Amino acid sequence: MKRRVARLLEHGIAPASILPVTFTRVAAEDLHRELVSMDVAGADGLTGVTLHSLAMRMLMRNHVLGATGRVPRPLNDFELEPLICDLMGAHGGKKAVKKFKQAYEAAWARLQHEHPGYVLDPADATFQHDLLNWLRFHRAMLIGEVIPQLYQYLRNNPAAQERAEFQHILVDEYQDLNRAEQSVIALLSDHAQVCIVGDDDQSIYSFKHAHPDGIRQWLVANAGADDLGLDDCRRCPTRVVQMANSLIDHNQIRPVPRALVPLPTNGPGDVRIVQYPSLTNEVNGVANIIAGMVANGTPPGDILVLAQRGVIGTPIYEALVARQIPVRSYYAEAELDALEARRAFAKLKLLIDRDDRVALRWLVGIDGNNWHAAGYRRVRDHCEASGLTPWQVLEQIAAGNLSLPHTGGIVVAFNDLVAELDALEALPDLASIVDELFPAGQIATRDIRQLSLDILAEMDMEEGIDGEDINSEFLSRLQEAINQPDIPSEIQDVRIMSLHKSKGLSAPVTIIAGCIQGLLPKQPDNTLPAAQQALEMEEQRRLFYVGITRVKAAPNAGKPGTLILTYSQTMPLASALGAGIAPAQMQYGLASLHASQFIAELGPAAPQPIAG
DNA sequence: GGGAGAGACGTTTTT
DNA sequence: CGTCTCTCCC
Repeated sequence: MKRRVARLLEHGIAPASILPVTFTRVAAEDLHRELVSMDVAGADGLTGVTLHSLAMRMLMRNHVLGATGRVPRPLNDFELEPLICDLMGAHGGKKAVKKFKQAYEAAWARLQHEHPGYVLDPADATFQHDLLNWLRFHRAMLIGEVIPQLYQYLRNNPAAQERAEFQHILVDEYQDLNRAEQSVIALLSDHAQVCIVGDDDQSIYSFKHAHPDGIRQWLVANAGADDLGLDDCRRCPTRVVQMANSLIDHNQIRPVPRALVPLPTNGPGDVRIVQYPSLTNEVNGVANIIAGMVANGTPPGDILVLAQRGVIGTPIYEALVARQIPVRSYYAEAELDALEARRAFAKLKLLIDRDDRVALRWLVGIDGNNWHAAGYRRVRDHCEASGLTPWQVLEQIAAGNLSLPHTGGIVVAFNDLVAELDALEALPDLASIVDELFPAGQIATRDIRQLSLDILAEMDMEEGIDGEDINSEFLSRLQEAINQPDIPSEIQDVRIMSLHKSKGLSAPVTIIAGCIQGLLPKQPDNTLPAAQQALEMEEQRRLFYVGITRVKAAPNAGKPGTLILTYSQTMPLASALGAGIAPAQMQYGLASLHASQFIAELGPAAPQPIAG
């Protein structure tokens, strides 16, 4: 992709008419950095984007806003709670609402509406009606709606300028896109030449409704396209390539069975498989291995630790911190885990935009059981009848000019909120607001404070951001940093993350911890039909395949490429149950564990496991 | 309507 | 283990 973009730029194609789409922001930044480093004229004007950020940008345009009638204000995960409570009364409880919502997003991701004979179940239809009313009233959008909204806009407006904006579109990781995403690409490419890159054997996003068949269908729909196979594995040591080939060969349902071709000059690499008596031993063993490597001169940034659950990754992180090895953990959007962080973040949103109805809904509900759903229902009904905003209605109740039953708790919260917002408004600048909302030394807001300070510093360096824009620019950058955390590929720290997050990265030393049956592969969902379970198992195998092929051999630089797979015989039963790990046996608070079946499937090229 | 307490149930991965 | 649901009671 990088070379193709470089060639287009050299031929004088305008950077703005080239769209390189990548799956994650990491990959987008990687591409951008590499193009700049290649010193191609025009590379500066080129922005690699994720499909998601492109969609947000297009939906924000005035003429698009008018056409869709929807506000692209995505809901954070934590902001879904009051939505769920507001809908649970009419739709059979929280679990039912979550299921309905999941089905709604899945239908859009798969574009089920376009399938001939598709009929919407009446219960789903009423739910969708109520959901959309909630979202319209609160001027917001589900994250899962962002791409479908753009899809609808593009499909219904064949003359839209957006459909002819690009001359060249390049898409990475095509197998990880769902139908809606693939269709958006197709609609954007009316006047463009398209190049897609993907690998069936790395499709690991079925829970996001990825549509890997799209690659083969694309070749049929675009007859005459060049189809180039890339079978040489330039990254991995030869022994790892043999193991990966043996592993993936166990997948029966492969449309195009194919083997990676090892590059002999990469050398065999260094592969170890280690079993420990307990999770504690495994954690310490991994930490000691890393400490030994760092002491012998391996840069910490060369080491990548993959673990599919926080209960395994986090203790390794802490063990490394204790050994004073620079390390970063990339589990979930941790900045907003703590209630105090959510509260402060919601206040910031409301401070910057008093019309942010979602933030207001959240803040007035937070103290109540079920988010004061009953009282809020009355506030909203009154808004809809009178045409007033929620803020105005709450002001009237607070002033005693209006009385609605069951709104006592809401009004108490509203009065507190008004006082706090007034106090924040009186502060001289953003830096003091950040200081007040995320105070120094408060554990719950430590991460979001750091993120905010970094963004403030970054904005100070730039010119041309002034006046009223500062606040909203700050908020949108903070929001983006929380939603899509940076995972830089060049870094000074040991990186610890899930296997999904490791996609697109590579490292001279890769360690996969917790290779146990019941976690990797996870326990199949036995309520599903057998065929479905088989598909799940194959995806788990692809996940492990992605993991082991992160190892990078650079024998000339003294880095042979090291892969270490570890697992343990036992772990505390509570940790296992809490993390959804199905133990082989359980007794006296201890879960007995077995080695992942994938270890044996690595075949004869894999070394014998050793005891650690 | 909403609080307290008992029992059932699901647990992850990402934009 | 934490969250959700159900029941009982005010």
